[in-house]
Amino acid sequence: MPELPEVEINARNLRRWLGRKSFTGVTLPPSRVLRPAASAEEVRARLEGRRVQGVDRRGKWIRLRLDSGDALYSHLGMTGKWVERPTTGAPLPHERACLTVAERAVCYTDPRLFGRLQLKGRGERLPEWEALGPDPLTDGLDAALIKARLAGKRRSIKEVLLDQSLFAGVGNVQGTEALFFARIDPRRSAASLTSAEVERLVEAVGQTIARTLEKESGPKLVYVEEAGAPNPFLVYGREGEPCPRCATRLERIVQGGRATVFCPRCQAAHRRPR
DNA sequence: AACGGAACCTGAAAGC
DNA sequence: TGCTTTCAGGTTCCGT
Repeated sequence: MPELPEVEINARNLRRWLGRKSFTGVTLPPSRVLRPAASAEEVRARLEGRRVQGVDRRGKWIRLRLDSGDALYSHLGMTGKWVERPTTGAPLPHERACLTVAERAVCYTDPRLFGRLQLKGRGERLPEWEALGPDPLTDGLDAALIKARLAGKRRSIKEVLLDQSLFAGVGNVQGTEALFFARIDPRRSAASLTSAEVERLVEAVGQTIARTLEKESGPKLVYVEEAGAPNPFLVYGREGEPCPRCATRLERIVQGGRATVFCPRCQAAHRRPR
């Protein structure tokens, strides 16, 4: 599902498809994706004829800056995706928005409707965007700063990794993989990590994101976790399989309602808190 | 304030 | 085979 790497691929595609072109048509079928829902006709009117000046990404959010000064924010939720198709073609399943440029339609599809589209005017802010912490890919993570912000957090490091105000763009998959790379027990309290461990974790977050992005990069957007595709991850979704490092059987636990897979040996908490 | 859990959704996969 | 149940995660909301 869309975490930082997938959102980044979506943003790159949007840049490629929409850059310097004007919207000749805008379709916004009613759905809860558009917020607020009642604004559909106004949003359509404000988008029509506009040109995209830039596509930004922070964490799991995408922002299309328009020549009018407006900005269209897009969050992909669990199943959102921007795709391109000919304007003459049939609508794709679960199409929630379509931006037409020349002979192509750039459409947002989202079966489960967890995603979101929101238009903001010049000078208006989206609180969720403002609340995002540093983005591991574009800003990089400062280990000392992270260490300070983990102090006093009693929740597990796995749960805290999903906090977008601390690690913008990290989701369940990247968080799970990063902890494996860093050899940290996901059950450890966030505050208990040593400076060396936070440094390893910061490094690992960068590594797993870069690694996933590499697999997805190419002419086509490939969601690496798509159904039917082979699992590209080292531990995520591999409970019961041997650890790729030490062959110990990988375990699955639930933290904050989310599954975590880890190696009970490589990620053992033998290095006690301090 | 911080935490846990439910809710929001649908499709794929697993279970029976 | 085909029906039923479970699971999947990002975010928000609500109760403790």
